[in-house]
Amino acid sequence: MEDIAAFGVLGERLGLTLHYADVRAMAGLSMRLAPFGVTPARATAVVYIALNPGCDQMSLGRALGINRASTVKAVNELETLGAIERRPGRDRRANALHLTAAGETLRARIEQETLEHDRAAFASLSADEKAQLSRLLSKIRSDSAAEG
Amino acid sequence: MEDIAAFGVLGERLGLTLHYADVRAMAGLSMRLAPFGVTPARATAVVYIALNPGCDQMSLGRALGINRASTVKAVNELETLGAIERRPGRDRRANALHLTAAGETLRARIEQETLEHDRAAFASLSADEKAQLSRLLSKIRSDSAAEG
DNA sequence: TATTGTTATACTCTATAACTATA
DNA sequence: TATAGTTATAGAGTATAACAATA
Repeated sequence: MEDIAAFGVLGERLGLTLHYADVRAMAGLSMRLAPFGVTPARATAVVYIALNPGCDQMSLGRALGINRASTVKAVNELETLGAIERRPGRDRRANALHLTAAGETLRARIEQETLEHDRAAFASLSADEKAQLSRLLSKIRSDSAAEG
Repeated sequence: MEDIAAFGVLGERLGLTLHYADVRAMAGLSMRLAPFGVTPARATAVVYIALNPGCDQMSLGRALGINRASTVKAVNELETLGAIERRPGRDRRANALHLTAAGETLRARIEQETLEHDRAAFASLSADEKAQLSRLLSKIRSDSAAEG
């Protein structure tokens, strides 16, 4: 990727700056997680299930911002990987998602890699700057939901 | 997408906050650009070609951070859309990319929509905060290139 | 009727590998 | 040998639509 200045007027837009920062960060995280057989999207699912054991696929999908069909695919992949399992849910329609023992190990690695990645990716920022960035990003996030 | 707090330890990571802020912003921009037949990625290509008339596909791909094959696909799509054309380049291997008249009109709309989107998406930030965010994001960007 | 999950299908964006032509 | 572009193929991630089972 060339310098953002290559995009002239667009380069002055926060949106493009935000996007390219994210693309780079995600590429770095992808590489870190690859040895464990998961992408950042799947890793996030693992963490969600770990924190919400027994959750159904609808709530996982809602958390990830994806629909039912995409959630099925994500769950299938993690099941094939041996990280999670579908157990009988609160009624006969729903599955209860749980981590397996291997999934627990995976989660620990995911959290470690994610932490290390965060440290490396944002190493150029001071603690104050990180706090500022976090605050500013959260402010955007809570708003853009209202956007049409 | 649920609150980022749903991801526990991960929710404290800047990377996830950054990513979700970007996902939301890009979704909003996608919707704005859809009526014009372009995605944010294609729109960025249009702007690059407008600023670098006669550029070849390699330099466009470098600017977008994608490889040769993906660049061919992007250029094909924009050509089919009637926004750009391939002309003979600096030697018989290279194409010179140029906007058509329709492409110029498209570019004007892209810049307008992108500007409006930026205003809407970052409306909750003051001018000072926007400047801060831009500075912080640029700081990350210039570093994460060195990341493995 | 509404909800949960599934399947089939398709679309976007990306990549790798093998190829042509030109330099 | 190296560069520019192309094509074929594949993979990740998403979506819509139609369906079954259950509530």
